[in-house]
Amino acid sequence: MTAPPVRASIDPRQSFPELEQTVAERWAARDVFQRSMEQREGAKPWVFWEGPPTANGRPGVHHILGRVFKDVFPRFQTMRGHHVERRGGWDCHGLPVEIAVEKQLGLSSKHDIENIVPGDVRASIERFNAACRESVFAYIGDWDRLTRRVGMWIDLERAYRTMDASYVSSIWSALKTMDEKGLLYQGNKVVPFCTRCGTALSSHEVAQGYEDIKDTSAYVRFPVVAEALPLSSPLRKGDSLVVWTTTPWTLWANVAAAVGPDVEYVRVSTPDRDGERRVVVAARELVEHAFGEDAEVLGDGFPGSALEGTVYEAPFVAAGRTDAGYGAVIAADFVSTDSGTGVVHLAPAFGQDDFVAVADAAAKRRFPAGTAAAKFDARDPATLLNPVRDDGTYDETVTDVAPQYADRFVKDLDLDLVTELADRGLLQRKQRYEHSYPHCWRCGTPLIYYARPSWYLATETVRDGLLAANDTVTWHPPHIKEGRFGEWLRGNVDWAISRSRYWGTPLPIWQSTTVQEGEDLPRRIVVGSLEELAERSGVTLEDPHRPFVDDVTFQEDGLTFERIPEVLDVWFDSGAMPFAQDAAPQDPEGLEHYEAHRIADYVCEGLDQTRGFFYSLIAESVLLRDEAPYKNVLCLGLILDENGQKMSKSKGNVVDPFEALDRFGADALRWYFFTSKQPWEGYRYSDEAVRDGVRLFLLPLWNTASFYAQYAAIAADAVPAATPDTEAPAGEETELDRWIVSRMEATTAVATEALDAYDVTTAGRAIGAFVDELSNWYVRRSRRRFWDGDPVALGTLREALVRVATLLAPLAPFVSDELYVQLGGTHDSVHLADWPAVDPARRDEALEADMATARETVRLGLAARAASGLNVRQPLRKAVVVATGDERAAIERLTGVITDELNVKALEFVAEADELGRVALKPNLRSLGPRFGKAMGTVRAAIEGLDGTRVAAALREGEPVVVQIDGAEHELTADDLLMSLETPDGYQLEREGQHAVALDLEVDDALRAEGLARAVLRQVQVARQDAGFEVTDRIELRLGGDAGALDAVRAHEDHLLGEVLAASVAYEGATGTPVQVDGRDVVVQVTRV
RNA sequence: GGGCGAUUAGCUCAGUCGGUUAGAGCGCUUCUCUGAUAAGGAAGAGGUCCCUGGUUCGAAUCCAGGAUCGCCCA
Repeated sequence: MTAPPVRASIDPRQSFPELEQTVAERWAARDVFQRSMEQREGAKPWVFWEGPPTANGRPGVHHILGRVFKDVFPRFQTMRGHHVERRGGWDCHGLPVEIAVEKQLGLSSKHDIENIVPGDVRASIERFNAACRESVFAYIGDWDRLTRRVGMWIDLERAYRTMDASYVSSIWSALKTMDEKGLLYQGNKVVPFCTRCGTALSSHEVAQGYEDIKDTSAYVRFPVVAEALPLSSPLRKGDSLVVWTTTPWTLWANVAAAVGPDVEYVRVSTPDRDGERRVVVAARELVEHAFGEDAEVLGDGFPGSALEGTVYEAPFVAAGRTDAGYGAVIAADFVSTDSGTGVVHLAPAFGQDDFVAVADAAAKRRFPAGTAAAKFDARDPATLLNPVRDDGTYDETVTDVAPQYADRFVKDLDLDLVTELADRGLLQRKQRYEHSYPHCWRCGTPLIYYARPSWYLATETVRDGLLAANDTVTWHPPHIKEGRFGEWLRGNVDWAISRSRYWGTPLPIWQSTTVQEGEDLPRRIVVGSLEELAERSGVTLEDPHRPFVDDVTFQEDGLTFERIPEVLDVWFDSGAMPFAQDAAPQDPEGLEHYEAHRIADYVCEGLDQTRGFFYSLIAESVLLRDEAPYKNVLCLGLILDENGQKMSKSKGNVVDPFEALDRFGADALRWYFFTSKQPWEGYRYSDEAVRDGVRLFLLPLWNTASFYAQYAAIAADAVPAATPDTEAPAGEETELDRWIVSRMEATTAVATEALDAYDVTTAGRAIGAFVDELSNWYVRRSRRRFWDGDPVALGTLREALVRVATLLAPLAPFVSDELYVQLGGTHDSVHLADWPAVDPARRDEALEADMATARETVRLGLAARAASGLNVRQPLRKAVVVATGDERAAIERLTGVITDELNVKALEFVAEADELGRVALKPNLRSLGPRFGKAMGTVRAAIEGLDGTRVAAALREGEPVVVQIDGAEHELTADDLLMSLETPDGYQLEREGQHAVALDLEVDDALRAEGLARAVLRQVQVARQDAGFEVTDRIELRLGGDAGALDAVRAHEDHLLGEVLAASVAYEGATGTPVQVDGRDVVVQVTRV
């Protein structure tokens, strides 16, 4: 038998934040992170990708969540034997950075930015981007500190940066490949646009600028062109369509009207503003809403589809419009009958729905020839009717015919336009309309939706590929796959990748300045790398950003090529990280590495990244190579404060992550995030919840180890020898030893399976439950063996603690490592150890079940104790246990555990419950339900009418039990019945279901004396502790006071002396303050010898 | 307006295949044990399982509709 190797004491009052500091220093000194990867060199890679955070803002508690979930599985998989590279990364570009710099420099528009150096756009952009470059890493110090402090192991020195030239070059290569596949094109996109700032706004910016305003809305008549009506048309000469619009200024761009194909329409005779009756067309269910009760429906209704192809006269016709102002009707599913007239005015330049509907109808050739809409091509900006300049005023195509509208913001012209419509007899009604409308969050100007030329990736054409790729991905939680993400992919539209901004990856598209003869459009060249650009132009760029890249031009085929001004959507940057972090394909070594690691086993980000990182990864992967980029994706939810409020500076409820870390330690926060709930559900963060984790898990674990170290050190005067982590202690094992070992193996199995399935919550909870069993049952019930230095108990406890440390290593890397090292683990760090294999031979599920029964028996016994008023210190002669079959066997097997815990001399069994009370019968619905179905009610009554005690006896004798149900006889087995005890009169017992425990409450003189002696013993122990003695100190004892108490002690003197490590006891001469022992005064005096 | 998710004790959360008296931890009250623990044990109080309808012998669980909250999108 080898003694456990620990001599050092484990400080029971450990500060975890301080401990973590020590552990971190040890990791650095022993180079543990590097070695943990190096020792797996050549093993199967397990690929993790860091979705790059932006370091231009201060990290918050929610970033701890991300950091630790990105850390736990790589640590686990490393222990499992995989080679897990972990490379950090930083997102450098994009609007968040630009906005921070705008604030810092006091700028509020693109105009401002381009005039930092007045009149010199190029120099201004240079200054602006230089400021962005500096701002990108404003908080990188905090980020690095946070990352290390929470124990996230990731290579920050080699972190990729999306603004590096090599990264940009990789992106260029990807775009070139996509262009070669015909997936890159220029088109239009309707965006929320601020005409004052001259910029499009992101949805996030739009969301913060909604205000309630009152607009003038108008019901406008579109007279149909009678000559063009098909014979089958339900319409007549003189009829008009009526549309309702809240933006009359967009009528100048009207090219079509939409109706619902399945909506019922009617012709209506109704007076207009001037009282003249007009025949108009509207959806039947909106007639009263739109025209009031005077409206008279003419004839039968007809479906919207019957109106398709109807040609009408648009109300305003801009100069140069080749169609003479004819619009046409299409059917579209988005037309609703919630408001308006059921006929919707379409201006593709000013509405995304309009744009898509018209583009779609045009592509399907559903517009009559000669209408403007018929020529519309989403990919050709020249075919779009847009008479508004980007400063928000009408251009000359309007002002040539209507000079009164010049130089005014179009949105301010609504009233003038409505007046003109009225003058021309086209206004059916007007109406003030109050609604929520977006404004620029910077300057307050109402936004307009506005078509802008934009570059696209044709992701819609690879939609099937995206869905097929998604099909191979395992999502956590699973509903994301078909739900949020699947829906997003199914509704996928082409990815608009260009931004008219400054600080971003420049789009590598060079266009010819002139159009070659015989061609419609300028030529374009997509440049695939910085090297290629150097070859074409002779210019080698050190910094690929604007404005330097804008300077580069080159000549080819007699044409001059200049770069387009736009930069790339930052999300493309992040989606390019699988290859761009390796500088692939241009760097041969990087390319090789990328090829071997091109599919991630695991990525983990916030739930909001379904439209961000998760999407950009899969889109680029499918566009480039038609495969899924990742196998497992874990989504994280939001962190709210303890009241469920979003954390925000204005509310003052933001939790400082460093403060929380300093107070509780990283492992405490990690434990909270891992075990309190599934991470995608979101958290209500509270200090209290984190503190509970420390109090109920970390401290009990730590103190169990401390307890072990204390007694192991005492026992180590025997033979210290290193025990391998996995070697079971030899010698006489008790049932408790075998039980805790079995539980240990079971816990290992659960943790392994859960972590393999990316479920750290289940793993953590299982480990937590095991520590509770270890501390509150195994140790509690084995204390005497530890006091005695039992090597088997010590060895078993050590093995269990080492196992806990190992299982806990990925979750709580600091505490687990400190425990492991203190317990004398065989490696320099638990993080260099292998994940433990489950040993099925050491599982004993029957024993686990038996122990559960025994604990239940104890629970009932203790309840009986409490009810009886006799405290546990008073020994009792016996406990009478009611149990049968397996339960009885279990209790007999573990009698010692139960008698010790209940402090009774013996357990006695009554053979059957009916000897202690009457048996009540209930039907077992689970077995009878399927058998009797609807007759269950009768069956229940029949069973409850039986004499339970006799039935129990009959079943015991193997006799059949028969019930009469509707005249038929049915035989019941023991499984069909649930038997429980009813408390008999004059008996005190605790029962639950089929168990019961009764205590023999008779206390004779001997038992009373023993109880008294124990009470004195307890006071001696208190005196020892008060005197500050070590648990190994020997003492001399003097007792005085109550004679009865002293007599009781004399009767149990040997026992007492052994328990309190007293060499001798004297019953006189004791000095000191008397203490109360069961109502008697006793004087206790202890002296160290 | 659309999609997705959530709703169980004062709080944080479990709840398996539809099954019997819906559980745990924290907190609270009372009692208790203690050679490790900030711990442990016992009892008590605390529930419209969001609501309504349906399916079923039986619904926290399945279905439909609705409410509230959150996220994403429009």
